[in-house]
Amino acid sequence: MYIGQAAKAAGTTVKAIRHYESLGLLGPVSRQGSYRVFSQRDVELLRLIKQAQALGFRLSELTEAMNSTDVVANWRTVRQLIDNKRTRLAREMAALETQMAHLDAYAERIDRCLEQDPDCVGPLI
Amino acid sequence: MYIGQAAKAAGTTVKAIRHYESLGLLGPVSRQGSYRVFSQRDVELLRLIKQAQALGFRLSELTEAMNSTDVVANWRTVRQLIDNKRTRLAREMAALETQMAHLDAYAERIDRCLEQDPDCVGPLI
DNA sequence: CTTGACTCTCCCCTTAAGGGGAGGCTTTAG
DNA sequence: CTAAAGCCTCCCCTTAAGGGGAGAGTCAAG
Repeated sequence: MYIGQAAKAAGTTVKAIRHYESLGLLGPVSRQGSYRVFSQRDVELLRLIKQAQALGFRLSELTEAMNSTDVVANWRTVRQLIDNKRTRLAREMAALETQMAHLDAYAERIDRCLEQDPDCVGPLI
Repeated sequence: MYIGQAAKAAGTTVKAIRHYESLGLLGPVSRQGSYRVFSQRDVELLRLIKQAQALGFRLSELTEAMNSTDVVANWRTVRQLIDNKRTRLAREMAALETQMAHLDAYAERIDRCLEQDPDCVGPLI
Protein backbone atom coordinates (compact mmCIF):
# COMPACT_ATOMS: atom_id res chain seq x y z
CA MET A 1 0.00 0.00 0.00
CA TYR A 2 1.00 3.63 -0.44
CA ILE A 3 1.72 6.13 2.28
CA GLY A 4 -1.75 7.58 2.60
CA GLN A 5 -3.36 4.22 3.14
CA ALA A 6 -0.64 3.22 5.58
CA ALA A 7 -1.21 6.39 7.53
CA LYS A 8 -4.92 5.72 7.72
CA ALA A 9 -4.34 2.11 8.74
CA ALA A 10 -1.92 3.09 11.49
CA GLY A 11 -3.91 6.08 12.68
CA THR A 12 -1.17 8.56 11.88
CA THR A 13 -0.44 11.06 9.12
CA VAL A 14 1.52 11.12 5.89
CA LYS A 15 3.71 13.90 7.21
CA ALA A 16 4.49 11.98 10.37
CA ILE A 17 5.47 8.85 8.47
CA ARG A 18 7.87 10.76 6.24
CA HIS A 19 9.26 12.35 9.37
CA TYR A 20 9.83 8.97 11.02
CA GLU A 21 11.61 7.76 7.93
CA SER A 22 13.86 10.82 7.91
CA LEU A 23 14.79 10.02 11.51
CA GLY A 24 15.71 6.47 10.57
CA LEU A 25 12.89 4.99 12.61
CA LEU A 26 11.56 2.84 9.81
CA GLY A 27 14.78 1.46 8.38
CA PRO A 28 14.92 1.27 4.60
CA VAL A 29 11.49 1.91 3.15
CA SER A 30 10.84 0.09 -0.09
CA ARG A 31 9.69 1.97 -3.14
CA GLN A 32 7.85 1.46 -6.39
CA GLY A 33 9.25 4.17 -8.55
CA SER A 34 9.18 7.24 -6.37
CA TYR A 35 6.27 6.07 -4.23
CA ARG A 36 6.91 4.55 -0.82
CA VAL A 37 5.36 1.12 -0.37
CA PHE A 38 4.35 -0.21 3.03
CA SER A 39 3.59 -3.70 4.23
CA GLN A 40 1.27 -4.79 7.01
CA ARG A 41 4.32 -5.18 9.19
CA ASP A 42 5.25 -1.57 8.55
CA VAL A 43 1.81 -0.56 9.70
CA GLU A 44 2.35 -2.50 12.89
CA LEU A 45 5.63 -0.73 13.41
CA LEU A 46 3.87 2.60 12.95
CA ARG A 47 1.30 1.60 15.54
CA LEU A 48 4.09 0.64 17.91
CA ILE A 49 5.65 4.05 17.46
CA LYS A 50 2.33 5.63 18.29
CA GLN A 51 2.04 3.48 21.39
CA ALA A 52 5.52 4.44 22.49
CA GLN A 53 4.71 8.11 22.04
CA ALA A 54 1.56 7.73 24.10
CA LEU A 55 3.74 6.19 26.81
CA GLY A 56 5.86 9.31 26.80
CA PHE A 57 8.81 8.22 24.70
CA ARG A 58 10.44 10.62 22.33
CA LEU A 59 11.33 9.51 18.83
CA SER A 60 15.05 9.84 19.50
CA GLU A 61 14.71 7.30 22.29
CA LEU A 62 13.15 4.90 19.83
CA THR A 63 15.77 5.46 17.16
CA GLU A 64 18.47 3.90 19.31
CA ALA A 65 16.36 0.82 19.88
CA MET A 66 15.56 0.50 16.18
CA ASN A 67 19.22 0.47 15.34
CA SER A 68 20.13 -2.07 17.96
CA THR A 69 17.60 -4.78 17.26
CA ASP A 70 14.23 -5.60 15.83
CA VAL A 71 11.79 -4.02 18.19
CA VAL A 72 8.69 -5.63 16.85
CA ALA A 73 10.19 -9.08 17.24
CA ASN A 74 11.96 -8.56 20.53
CA TRP A 75 9.91 -7.45 23.45
CA ARG A 76 12.81 -7.57 25.80
CA THR A 77 14.12 -4.48 24.09
CA VAL A 78 10.84 -2.72 24.62
CA ARG A 79 10.86 -3.86 28.22
CA GLN A 80 14.31 -2.39 28.69
CA LEU A 81 13.20 0.85 27.07
CA ILE A 82 10.33 1.08 29.52
CA ASP A 83 12.60 0.56 32.49
CA ASN A 84 14.93 3.29 31.31
CA LYS A 85 11.98 5.55 30.79
CA ARG A 86 10.67 4.80 34.23
CA THR A 87 13.96 5.80 35.76
CA ARG A 88 13.98 9.09 33.94
CA LEU A 89 10.36 9.71 34.81
CA ALA A 90 11.10 9.15 38.48
CA ARG A 91 13.88 11.72 38.32
CA GLU A 92 11.60 14.17 36.60
CA MET A 93 8.95 13.74 39.27
CA ALA A 94 11.50 14.26 42.00
CA ALA A 95 12.60 17.48 40.30
CA LEU A 96 9.02 18.70 40.20
CA GLU A 97 8.63 17.96 43.88
CA THR A 98 11.77 19.90 44.68
CA GLN A 99 10.48 22.78 42.64
CA MET A 100 7.18 22.64 44.45
CA ALA A 101 9.00 22.75 47.77
CA HIS A 102 10.97 25.82 46.69
CA LEU A 103 7.73 27.42 45.60
CA ASP A 104 6.13 26.71 48.95
CA ALA A 105 9.06 28.06 50.88
CA TYR A 106 9.04 31.24 48.83
CA ALA A 107 5.30 31.67 49.27
CA GLU A 108 5.64 31.26 52.99
CA ARG A 109 8.34 33.89 53.16
CA ILE A 110 6.06 36.28 51.34
CA ASP A 111 3.17 35.48 53.64
CA ARG A 112 5.27 36.17 56.71
CA CYS A 113 6.43 39.43 55.21
CA LEU A 114 2.90 40.52 54.33
CA GLU A 115 1.71 39.58 57.77
CA GLN A 116 3.95 42.18 59.30
CA ASP A 117 3.48 44.85 56.66
CA PRO A 118 0.75 44.63 54.03
CA ASP A 119 2.86 46.71 51.69
CA CYS A 120 6.16 45.09 52.47
CA VAL A 121 8.88 45.33 49.88
CA GLY A 122 11.23 42.95 51.38
CA PRO A 123 14.63 41.44 51.16
CA LEU A 124 12.88 38.72 49.21
CA ILE A 125 14.35 39.91 45.98
CA MET B 1 24.69 52.27 34.24
CA TYR B 2 24.88 50.63 30.84
CA ILE B 3 23.63 47.18 29.94
CA GLY B 4 26.87 45.28 30.54
CA GLN B 5 27.23 46.57 34.06
CA ALA B 6 23.55 45.93 34.78
CA ALA B 7 23.94 42.38 33.54
CA LYS B 8 26.92 41.84 35.82
CA ALA B 9 25.12 43.38 38.78
CA ALA B 10 22.05 41.22 38.28
CA GLY B 11 23.94 38.06 37.46
CA THR B 12 22.51 37.74 33.98
CA THR B 13 23.68 38.49 30.43
CA VAL B 14 23.42 41.34 27.98
CA LYS B 15 21.60 39.11 25.53
CA ALA B 16 19.10 38.06 28.15
CA ILE B 17 18.33 41.63 29.17
CA ARG B 18 17.68 42.68 25.60
CA HIS B 19 15.48 39.63 25.25
CA TYR B 20 13.45 40.57 28.34
CA GLU B 21 12.99 44.05 26.97
CA SER B 22 11.77 42.70 23.64
CA LEU B 23 9.20 40.65 25.56
CA GLY B 24 7.98 43.72 27.39
CA LEU B 25 9.18 42.46 30.75
CA LEU B 26 11.04 45.63 31.63
CA GLY B 27 8.57 48.26 30.57
CA PRO B 28 10.05 51.28 28.82
CA VAL B 29 13.82 51.23 29.18
CA SER B 30 15.37 54.68 29.29
CA ARG B 31 18.17 55.60 26.92
CA GLN B 32 21.05 57.97 26.59
CA GLY B 33 21.42 58.29 22.87
CA SER B 34 21.24 54.73 21.62
CA TYR B 35 22.55 53.20 24.83
CA ARG B 36 20.16 51.66 27.33
CA VAL B 37 20.49 53.05 30.84
CA PHE B 38 19.54 51.06 33.92
CA SER B 39 18.86 52.11 37.49
CA GLN B 40 19.38 50.12 40.66
CA ARG B 41 15.69 49.37 40.65
CA ASP B 42 16.02 47.88 37.18
CA VAL B 43 18.74 45.64 38.50
CA GLU B 44 16.41 44.49 41.27
CA LEU B 45 13.76 43.74 38.69
CA LEU B 46 16.29 41.69 36.75
CA ARG B 47 17.12 39.74 39.89
CA LEU B 48 13.45 39.14 40.50
CA ILE B 49 13.09 37.75 37.01
CA LYS B 50 15.97 35.42 37.69
CA GLN B 51 14.37 34.29 40.93
CA ALA B 52 11.10 33.65 39.17
CA GLN B 53 12.85 31.57 36.55
CA ALA B 54 14.58 29.54 39.22
CA LEU B 55 11.13 28.89 40.69
CA GLY B 56 10.03 27.47 37.38
CA PHE B 57 8.14 30.38 35.88
CA ARG B 58 8.35 31.09 32.21
CA LEU B 59 8.85 34.61 30.99
CA SER B 60 5.41 34.75 29.40
CA GLU B 61 3.88 34.11 32.79
CA LEU B 62 5.76 37.10 34.14
CA THR B 63 4.78 39.36 31.27
CA GLU B 64 1.14 39.26 32.29
CA ALA B 65 1.99 40.26 35.83
CA MET B 66 4.24 43.08 34.65
CA ASN B 67 1.43 44.57 32.65
CA SER B 68 -1.11 44.35 35.44
CA THR B 69 0.79 45.95 38.28
CA ASP B 70 4.16 46.77 39.71
CA VAL B 71 5.60 43.45 40.71
CA VAL B 72 8.50 44.78 42.69
CA ALA B 73 6.20 46.91 44.84
CA ASN B 74 3.32 44.50 45.21
CA TRP B 75 4.07 41.12 46.65
CA ARG B 76 0.49 40.04 46.59
CA THR B 77 0.82 39.78 42.84
CA VAL B 78 3.84 37.56 43.22
CA ARG B 79 1.97 35.52 45.79
CA GLN B 80 -0.87 35.06 43.36
CA LEU B 81 1.56 34.08 40.64
CA ILE B 82 3.00 31.42 42.88
CA ASP B 83 -0.39 29.98 43.68
CA ASN B 84 -1.26 29.75 40.01
CA LYS B 85 2.06 28.11 39.37
CA ARG B 86 1.50 25.64 42.16
CA THR B 87 -1.80 24.63 40.67
CA ARG B 88 -0.24 24.03 37.29
CA LEU B 89 2.63 22.14 38.84
CA ALA B 90 0.24 19.87 40.70
CA ARG B 91 -1.52 19.07 37.44
CA GLU B 92 1.78 18.34 35.78
CA MET B 93 2.78 15.97 38.55
CA ALA B 94 -0.52 14.18 38.32
CA ALA B 95 0.03 13.75 34.59
CA LEU B 96 3.44 12.25 35.20
CA GLU B 97 1.98 9.83 37.70
CA THR B 98 -0.66 8.77 35.22
CA GLN B 99 2.02 8.26 32.61
CA MET B 100 4.05 6.20 35.04
CA ALA B 101 1.01 4.04 35.74
CA HIS B 102 0.48 3.44 32.02
CA LEU B 103 4.12 2.54 31.72
CA ASP B 104 3.86 0.07 34.57
CA ALA B 105 0.76 -1.55 33.15
CA TYR B 106 2.42 -1.94 29.76
CA ALA B 107 5.56 -3.39 31.33
CA GLU B 108 3.50 -5.88 33.25
CA ARG B 109 1.69 -6.99 30.12
CA ILE B 110 5.03 -7.60 28.47
CA ASP B 111 6.32 -9.51 31.46
CA ARG B 112 3.29 -11.78 31.47
CA CYS B 113 3.71 -12.38 27.76
CA LEU B 114 7.39 -13.18 28.08
CA GLU B 115 6.66 -15.49 30.97
CA GLN B 116 4.62 -17.73 28.73
CA ASP B 117 6.81 -17.48 25.67
CA PRO B 118 10.31 -16.01 25.81
CA ASP B 119 10.03 -14.99 22.17
CA CYS B 120 6.46 -13.84 22.26
CA VAL B 121 5.34 -11.39 19.64
CA GLY B 122 2.10 -10.52 21.13
CA PRO B 123 -1.09 -8.69 20.62
CA LEU B 124 0.60 -5.92 22.55
CA ILE B 125 0.98 -3.82 19.49
C1' DC C 1 -7.12 12.50 -23.09
C1' DT C 2 -8.07 14.74 -19.27
C1' DT C 3 -9.29 15.40 -14.59
C1' DG C 4 -8.84 14.58 -9.88
C1' DA C 5 -6.69 12.24 -6.26
C1' DC C 6 -2.22 10.92 -4.56
C1' DT C 7 2.46 11.32 -4.09
C1' DC C 8 7.18 13.31 -4.44
C1' DT C 9 10.86 16.73 -2.57
C1' DC C 10 11.91 21.07 -0.52
C1' DC C 11 11.36 24.91 2.36
C1' DC C 12 9.47 27.68 6.03
C1' DC C 13 6.76 27.82 10.54
C1' DT C 14 5.58 26.72 15.24
C1' DT C 15 7.57 27.23 21.50
C1' DA C 16 11.30 28.98 25.03
C1' DA C 17 14.99 31.37 26.12
C1' DG C 18 18.24 33.15 24.59
C1' DG C 19 23.51 32.31 22.05
C1' DG C 20 26.63 33.58 18.22
C1' DG C 21 28.17 36.64 15.28
C1' DA C 22 28.24 40.51 11.49
C1' DG C 23 28.67 45.16 10.58
C1' DG C 24 28.66 49.56 12.41
C1' DC C 25 28.56 53.44 16.21
C1' DT C 26 30.16 55.45 20.75
C1' DT C 27 32.89 56.01 24.57
C1' DT C 28 36.92 55.92 27.22
C1' DA C 29 41.90 55.50 28.28
C1' DG C 30 46.44 56.24 27.01
C1' DC D 1 44.51 60.75 17.95
C1' DT D 2 43.93 56.12 18.09
C1' DA D 3 42.86 51.66 19.66
C1' DA D 4 40.21 48.78 22.60
C1' DA D 5 36.14 47.89 24.74
C1' DG D 6 31.34 48.33 24.86
C1' DC D 7 27.11 49.09 22.71
C1' DC D 8 23.63 49.12 18.82
C1' DT D 9 20.39 46.45 15.49
C1' DC D 10 19.57 42.49 12.73
C1' DC D 11 19.66 37.83 11.48
C1' DC D 12 20.32 32.89 11.98
C1' DC D 13 20.72 28.77 15.23
C1' DT D 14 19.39 25.60 18.80
C1' DT D 15 15.03 20.98 20.53
C1' DA D 16 10.63 18.09 19.21
C1' DA D 17 7.46 16.64 16.28
C1' DG D 18 5.69 17.48 12.76
C1' DG D 19 2.09 21.13 9.86
C1' DG D 20 1.35 23.94 5.71
C1' DG D 21 2.04 24.66 1.30
C1' DA D 22 4.55 25.16 -3.47
C1' DG D 23 5.62 23.09 -7.62
C1' DA D 24 6.00 18.91 -10.01
C1' DG D 25 5.39 14.02 -11.08
C1' DT D 26 2.13 9.78 -11.13
C1' DC D 27 -1.83 6.88 -11.29
C1' DA D 28 -6.59 5.36 -12.17
C1' DA D 29 -11.14 6.16 -14.06
C1' DG D 30 -14.29 8.14 -17.26
